Amino acid sequence: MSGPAPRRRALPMAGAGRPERADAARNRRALVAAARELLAEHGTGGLTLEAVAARAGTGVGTVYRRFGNLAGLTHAMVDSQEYEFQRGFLEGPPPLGPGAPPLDRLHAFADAFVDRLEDQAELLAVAETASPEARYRSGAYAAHHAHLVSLAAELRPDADPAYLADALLTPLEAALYLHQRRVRGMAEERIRAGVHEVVARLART
Amino acid sequence: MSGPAPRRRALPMAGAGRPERADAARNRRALVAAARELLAEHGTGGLTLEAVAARAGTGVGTVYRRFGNLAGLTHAMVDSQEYEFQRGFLEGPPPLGPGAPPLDRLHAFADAFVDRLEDQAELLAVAETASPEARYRSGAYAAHHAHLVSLAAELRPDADPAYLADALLTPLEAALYLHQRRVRGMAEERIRAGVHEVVARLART
DNA sequence: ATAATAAGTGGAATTAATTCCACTTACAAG
DNA sequence: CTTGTAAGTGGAATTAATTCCACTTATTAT
Repeated sequence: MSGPAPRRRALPMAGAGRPERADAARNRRALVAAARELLAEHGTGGLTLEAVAARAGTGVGTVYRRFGNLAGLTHAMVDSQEYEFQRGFLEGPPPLGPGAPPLDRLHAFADAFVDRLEDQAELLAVAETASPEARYRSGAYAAHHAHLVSLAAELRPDADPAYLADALLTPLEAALYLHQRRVRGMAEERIRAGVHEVVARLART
Repeated sequence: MSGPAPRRRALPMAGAGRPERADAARNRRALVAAARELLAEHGTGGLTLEAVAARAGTGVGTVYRRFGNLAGLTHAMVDSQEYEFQRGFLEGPPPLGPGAPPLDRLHAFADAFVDRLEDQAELLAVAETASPEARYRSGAYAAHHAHLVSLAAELRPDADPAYLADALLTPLEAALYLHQRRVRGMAEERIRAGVHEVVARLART
């Protein structure tokens, strides 16, 4: 039900199965590049799989073999940022990375997340809503959730860390961010303040 | 960009424009009934607009004139429950309706919401993810948000009530509920407890 | 080198959403 | 009643996602 080939997925499962064939890797890069160009030129509306395939000089079948579906392609498009983000909280410098007190790490996580939203909310929204379960089944969500579970367990061992992690992640949905920015007209800093407030209250010991 | 005809929308804007023509109203009912049957018989996968139209004995064009798109149809399918829910918090008996202290009303709202999710998460998930903005642009979300803004403003006049209302609503997403129930295997009562915990912490004075 | 084979490929076929529009009908005014 | 007309209708046409499969190719072992 997901991408069938072994790719350089974000951190979680790094060097799994045997490497991709050289032509396949080339096509993967060409497809992601084509998708980025189309997005830049025509917005999310211009991002059709046929157009992506045509621009990359492959058939649509190749898009599906590489990415499984539109959700897979959009995830690949945000993958390098996602990779950096995950490195940041898994092994980067504090306060985002290990070493700082858990509450500081939580706030740093929220800040970094809002930065990303401000930068790529549009694309993230496409990735998260490509199918009803796209967001929650993604490797990215799993990684963020696992990270927050571990911080939550340190801060509030009494509470339900799995639920708490979902509750912290959920207001960071890209579609909501877009709605707050564009429809409600909320400024980035107002949303950021709200996120910190939620973090502070949910994490308070 | 939304349904073009004047229907008995949930509470917000009750008896707007001139009434629907009799044949149109008949088709609306037939279509919603057909959609409910198809959902019951074949699950969300069997819910195609062509099948709905065929079962109701109309053309697909009629589905579009009546509901605008799949999101509109699914919203209509949950509309009677939504109507009751809105009556409940707008004018029903306390603690859900007016009369009880705001914090009690908030908890009652959360409880009623979880009841609904347990009952119709599948259909609500289809409605909420029919398009990337489906959830936040829906009249239902607007009504829930407005209600929570007013409670939040009473409880925490210092805070940002609009943000707070989003933060309270967001963990009640149907797709998340389904994920927690089915993938994480969380029991209904565990989720309910988590929701109350979030409400308590975000609303605490 | 060569052959065996697992991996990869392109594009036609299928399925569904959504748009369009020429035709029909309900219904209110005269 | 008749009639004007705004509203409604059905289905063909368009557009896109997704599946399928006969064919090609990179890689590995000999």
